[in-house]
This record gives sequence, C-alpha cells and structure tokens, in this order.
Amino acid sequence: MATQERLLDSAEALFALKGFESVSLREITAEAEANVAAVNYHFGSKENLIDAVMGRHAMPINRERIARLDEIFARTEPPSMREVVDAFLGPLMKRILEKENRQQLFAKFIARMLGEGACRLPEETLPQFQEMARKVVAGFRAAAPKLSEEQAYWGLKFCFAVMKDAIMRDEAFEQVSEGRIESNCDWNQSYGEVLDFCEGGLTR
Amino acid sequence: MATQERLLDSAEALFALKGFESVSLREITAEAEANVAAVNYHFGSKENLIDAVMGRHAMPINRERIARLDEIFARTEPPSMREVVDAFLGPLMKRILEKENRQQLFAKFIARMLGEGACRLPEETLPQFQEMARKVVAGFRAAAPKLSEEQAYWGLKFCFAVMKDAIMRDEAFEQVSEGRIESNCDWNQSYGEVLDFCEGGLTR
DNA sequence: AATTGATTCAAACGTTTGTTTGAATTTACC
DNA sequence: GGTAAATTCAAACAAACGTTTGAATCAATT
Repeated sequence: MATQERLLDSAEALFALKGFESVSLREITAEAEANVAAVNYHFGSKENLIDAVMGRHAMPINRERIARLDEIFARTEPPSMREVVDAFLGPLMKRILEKENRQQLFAKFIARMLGEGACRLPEETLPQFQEMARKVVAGFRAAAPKLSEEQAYWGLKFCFAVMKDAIMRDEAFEQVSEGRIESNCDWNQSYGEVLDFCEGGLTR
Repeated sequence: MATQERLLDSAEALFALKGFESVSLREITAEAEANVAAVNYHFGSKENLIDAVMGRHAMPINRERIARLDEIFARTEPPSMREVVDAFLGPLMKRILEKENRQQLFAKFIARMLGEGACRLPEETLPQFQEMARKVVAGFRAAAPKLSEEQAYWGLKFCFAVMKDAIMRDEAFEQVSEGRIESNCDWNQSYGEVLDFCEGGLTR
C-alpha cells in the first residue's frame, strides 16, 4: 500500500482513539511504518493531515445522505420522521456496523473531531454539507409540518449530538450507570435507541 | 485572592475555551499572574489541577439536582417529563444563565471535558453521581412508565449529550446551517430547544 | 528582633513536539 | 542501462512542554 494511504489510515485510527492533540507524528509514522518526515513530505503539516483524513470520507457520506433524501422526496406519500432521521444518520452509522475496522475508527474519528469543537470542514465540502442540511431540514418539516425552520435546524444539530454520544465510549458514564449501559456492546441496539430518541425529539 | 483560587479560575476558563491538551501551564500561570512552579507547588501536577477544577463544582451541582428530584417525588401527583429533565439539566444550565462569567466558563469546561472522553470523575464524587442518576432514571420512568430501565439510562445519556451540544460553540455547524443557528446567542431559547427535544425523545 | 514555616521566584531540567535538511535510495522513463 | 524525478531516511532543528530545584521573600509566632 502507498505511504500516503498508510499514513491516513494510521492517523485516522490514532486520532479516533486518543484525540487530535494527544497523538504525535511519531506515533502515526511508527504505526504506518514510515519515516517521521513522511507526513511533512506528503501532506505539508500535521494540520493538513487531519484535513485529509476528514476529506477522504466526508463527501461520500454526504452523497449517500442526499441520495436517500432525494429518494424519499421522489415518492408521493409524505415521509415518516424516522426514515428522515435514518437518512441523515444512517450513512455514517452504516460504516460503523460494517465489519471493516478502519471504517469503524473513522466514525469515531468524526465523532471526536466534531466533539472537540476543533472541526474545520474542508472548504470544498461546505456547499455539499449545506445542501445536505437543507434537505434534512426539509425532510423534518415534511414529516412534522409544525416544526419551524429554526427548530428543524436545532433538531439536526441535536440528532447528530445524540449519535455522536452513542458512538463515543464514555467510561465515566459506564461508572455512573453502574454497568447498566455498556457502550459499544451492541451497535444495532445503540442505533435503535438513537433513532427512538431523535424521532421522539423531533415529533414531540 | 489566593493563588490557588486564581489558578483554578484561569485553568477553568482556558480549558473551557481551548480544551485540556491545548492549554499549557505557562498560559494558565500567566493569566493567573503566578509563577510557572505554582501549579506544581499547590496541586502537584497538571492532571491534579484539572481534577481540582472538576471537583470544585461537581458536588454542589449534583446536590441541587438531587434536592429538586426529591422535591418532585415528595409530591403526590406523578411528575411531568419536562420537570424531571429540567431537574437534571437545570442546575448546570442555571450556572450558564447567571451573569457571572466564571460560572459560564465552568459550564463550557464541563461540557468540553465530558465531550473529549477524557473525563475522569473525581473518585469521591462517584457515589453521588450514581445516586443522582438513579433518581433521574426513576423520575423518567415515573413520568413515562413504559420506559425500561435501560432505555431510561440511554435517555439520561442523550439528554446530557444534547445539552452539551447546545452549550458548545460549533463553528462548523454555524456554517452548515448558513447562519440560521447562531450558537450562544440566546441561552434561554437554546435551553428551551433542549428541553423540547429531550422531553419528546423520552416521551415518544 | 529573631526564628520558623509557607510561599514565590528565576532558572534550568530532560523530554517531546512539529518541522527541516541533505544525502541516500527507489521508481519511472527514454 | 543510464538519467531524472520522486521518495525515503537518519539526523538534527528550534521551540514548547511539564516538572524540579534552591535560593529569595513573605507571614506569623515567640
């Protein structure tokens, strides 16, 4: 495999596990079996590397979201709230449910990056994100007409927050719940809880 | 003001703004107008300092949560879901709504720390957290009897995630929403959206 | 005023960070 | 097979990190 790809894979995995600031270039290049200088040669800087990891998956995921929403709108009957929420969250969640470990790590990477508030969307992806968000909001309002546009945008934000939280391992919460919730145990069940909560939150 | 307190205040503010890993002891001590060695003298290490910031507020907030829940249970009529959610989220949110800037920063600090998955609860606070969680879950189930215990714990987790997300500034989302949601603009309104979403998510 | 303990301070500690260098090596093309 | 570009590599860079040191300063007690 090419060095560039190995670097992206290792960075993705390590960032997912430990966060952006906590991972050094030397850890990354060691895991990728590359030289320390390889990152700066191929990407220019550590910041560019993280952007590259983002950009590698963001657009395919958004494309899938948009396709599913367009499918929903193409129908004659009005959408259900649950299927709109699933069209938004499903494409990312799907990648966690897949066997391939690398993708799972990317989902956690995404959740972590967005969670740290340090997420700078790669510039070329912004219009796509905006288009996707507009369609999700339209879907929400088609399924629940009494939602205002503003409420729908809040709902978009909250849906993502809930899924992010379900994805991230949270040791503190496992302690607080006295073992009743074991994170990352059954992904399908977790995702079911996410959908239930978000559907309810948007329907009211 | 004593040096210890100034260090705690500065650390709280800087961690809230930039995260744990991104803030150096030199930044903290500079803002607190103290010597670099002061942190290690008064707290032993940077890790102990962050624990101290946590511990300074966690217990009072939990005490307030528990008191409000006990009040609810003392009544004869069954609780509404909204007031249970508010008993859980309100005590932290209240500190954001207050004028005093230091408290606001602590709320963001809490949200960030829990968000980074790097939250180690100070050991002596764990039983209190567990008691609080048990009572919140009991409240959820009193307001919506068809919720299972496990669902209620998921709901607890999700409610906090939603509030956390509403607290944190998210520049990326502001771009994606094309300015329709300006974070941290009207806290009362934001909190209203949080309550609406969580109430719906738990009621279904 | 002298003494003791607590606190502050400038300076340096040894690591680790992201990045750069310039020579060695591999790869691709004529 | 030789040439030129692309890539890898060990080594070193300056800067920043958390932490430690030991003397200086402050506060309180006798």
